[in-house]
Formats: sequence, C-alpha cells, structure tokens
Amino acid sequence: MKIMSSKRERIMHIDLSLETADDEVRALEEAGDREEEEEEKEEGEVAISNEDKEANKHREENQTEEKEQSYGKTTAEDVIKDELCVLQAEMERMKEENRTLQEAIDRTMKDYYDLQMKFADIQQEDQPKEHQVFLSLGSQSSGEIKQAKVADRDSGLADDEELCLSLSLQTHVDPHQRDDAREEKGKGLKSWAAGELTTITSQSINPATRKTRVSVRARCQGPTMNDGCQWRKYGQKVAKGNPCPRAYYRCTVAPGCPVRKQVQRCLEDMSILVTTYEGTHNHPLPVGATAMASTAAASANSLSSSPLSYLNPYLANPSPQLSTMRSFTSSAGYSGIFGGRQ
DNA sequence: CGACTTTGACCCGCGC
DNA sequence: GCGCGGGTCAAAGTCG
Repeated sequence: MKIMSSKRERIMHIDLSLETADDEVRALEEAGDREEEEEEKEEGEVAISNEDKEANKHREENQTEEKEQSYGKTTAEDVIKDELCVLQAEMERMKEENRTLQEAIDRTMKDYYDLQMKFADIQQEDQPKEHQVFLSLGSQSSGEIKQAKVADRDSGLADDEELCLSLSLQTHVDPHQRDDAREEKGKGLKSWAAGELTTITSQSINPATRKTRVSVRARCQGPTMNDGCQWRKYGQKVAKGNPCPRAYYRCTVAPGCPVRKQVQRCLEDMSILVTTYEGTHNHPLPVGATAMASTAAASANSLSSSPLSYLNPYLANPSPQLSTMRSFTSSAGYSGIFGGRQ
C-alpha cells in the first residue's frame, strides 16, 4: 500500500532522526567528559558519522557553541545539561508527532475498510449495475470518464469478417485531489492514487480462429505492468517506426496456455506502456488478473454477450463467489494489475 | 538447479 | 524471386 509506505517512510525518518539525537546526546556526553582534559582533540572525536547531514549540522552547531562557551569561561557541564534538556524536549516533540501520525494512519485505515464494506454492500444490492459501480470506485480519487463504443457498423456482418469492438476506460485524476487522497484518505488504491492512465484501446475477436486481441495502454514506469498473471519473455524486437523494443511474453500460469502479450512503450509518451494481449487463457485467472478481465468483460457484457469469454472462458459464467470476489479485487486487484512497480 | 532473460538466427507472410 | 518486417525459437547467460 503506497500511502501506508509513504507514511511509514515518514515515520521511519523521524525515528532515524531520534536515533541521531540519541547519538548526539551520547557524543556530547563523551565530548563533555574529555573536554577538560583535551580540548584540542575535541573536533576529531565529535565527528563520528557523516551520513546524516542534519546530524552533522547539529554537531557543528554544538561544537561552535561549545567553543564559544569555553571562550566565555562558563562551565562545560552546565552547557551540556542545557543541551540535553533541549534535545530531550525535541525528542518528546517528535515522539508526540509520531503518535499523531500513527493515529492519522489508524483513522485512514478504518475509513478505508468502512468504505470497502459499504461498497461490497452496494454491489450485492445492485447486481445488474455491477460494472458501473465497479468503475465508479475509481472516482473516489477523482472524476473519471467511462466510454463504451460499439463499432458495430453493420448489423449484417459477414461471418468471415472480423468482429470489431472498441471500448475505452479512462481515469483522470486531479493532481490536487490525488494528493489529498494520498495523504488524507489513504484509500490504498495504488493505481488510482498514482494517477495512472489505463485505457483499453481496442479489442478484436476473430470468430474463425477464436483469437482475441486486446490492447491496453497504461502509464507504467516498470518494464511491464503487473497484471496478475505470470509471464515468460520469449523474444524482443525493435519494430519499425518505434525505437523502443517490443517485448514478447507468454503466459506461464498453466502449461500450454496460448495467451501471449506484446509490450511496447508508446513513442509519443515513453511513460505509457502499450500491452497487447492475444489469445484465451486455458485456466482460471489469478485474482489480480480476474479483476482486469472482469472489468473488460463487464464493459463488453453491456455491448455483447460473446466477448465475455475473451481473455478467460471461466468468466463466461461467473460464480457468485467470483462476483463477490470482484468487489474486493476491485480495490486490491487493481493495484496488482496496473500498479507500477510494483 | 530450475526458472527466467537475452539475443542472434530462423521462419513466414506480404508487397514489389 | 527478393527484400523487408514481424514473430518465434533456442542456446547461452543470469539469478535466486
């Protein structure tokens, strides 16, 4: 969970600085003991570690203060006691801040679970609109646009013609709201919070070969986006017109699974990863991948009944358990699918 | 040691 | 037939 980790990092940082403060106190005590005996060696002894710039800064300040005090003929012990008091007060302040942050995290987590439970309730009550509720989850972070277009130009489509179907799922996240969501709400929706653009740009299903192709565009920093499935790279080519190499992956979740995917960076925007899936899985999808497939299937289901089997035939007759699972994977699963590094 | 990645070679379809 | 480009194979290397 990104939000958690960011908060944790913050806390860890604070903890580190506390340790530094501890070291500082110890260093000052040691320095104080020796100060009367060997004032000239003091500078070398105080400098213990240079890793923490802030600690160094403090040390330098302390050294300067100590020098000034020795010049001012005041007793070193009094100075050290004052310093200790200041540092202890600082420590207390930081501990207090740490506690406040911890409480904020607890509140955030509680809100998150409450929302998740409410969402599951809503979904159970309103089964037919499942896909709509599913998609609206993303709008917790911001507004979003859902578009579904059917390129069914001619109802009298010949059998040997390739059925074409185009749909687009886009998320648009307001940067300000995104920050708010990350810092205050902590929804745990990694992908939404990170403002990752995800678009299913096209699907094509060939009835003759039963081969399906789905192209997904997603903003992703990693070499490939984590979609819940296990893939094995079997080739890489530099395609004409795009200097970015195209990588070829094969699904290794089940032996003999015919599904392949091509991954290539978008020429216009290198941060966008274009992933093209081809074929149909011959096995149940892992939870993370199920969420993605169900999203596409739910969108496709409102357009036509046949594409349900696209990506995974096991979604054609989703069990109640799977349906329930979707409501949960919608938050956790998506982070698995479109999450960056993940 | 097995799973995975890398990378050059090979195959195949397509246009000229 | 030839060249080109896209897709796949498979040996070698890497990693945990």
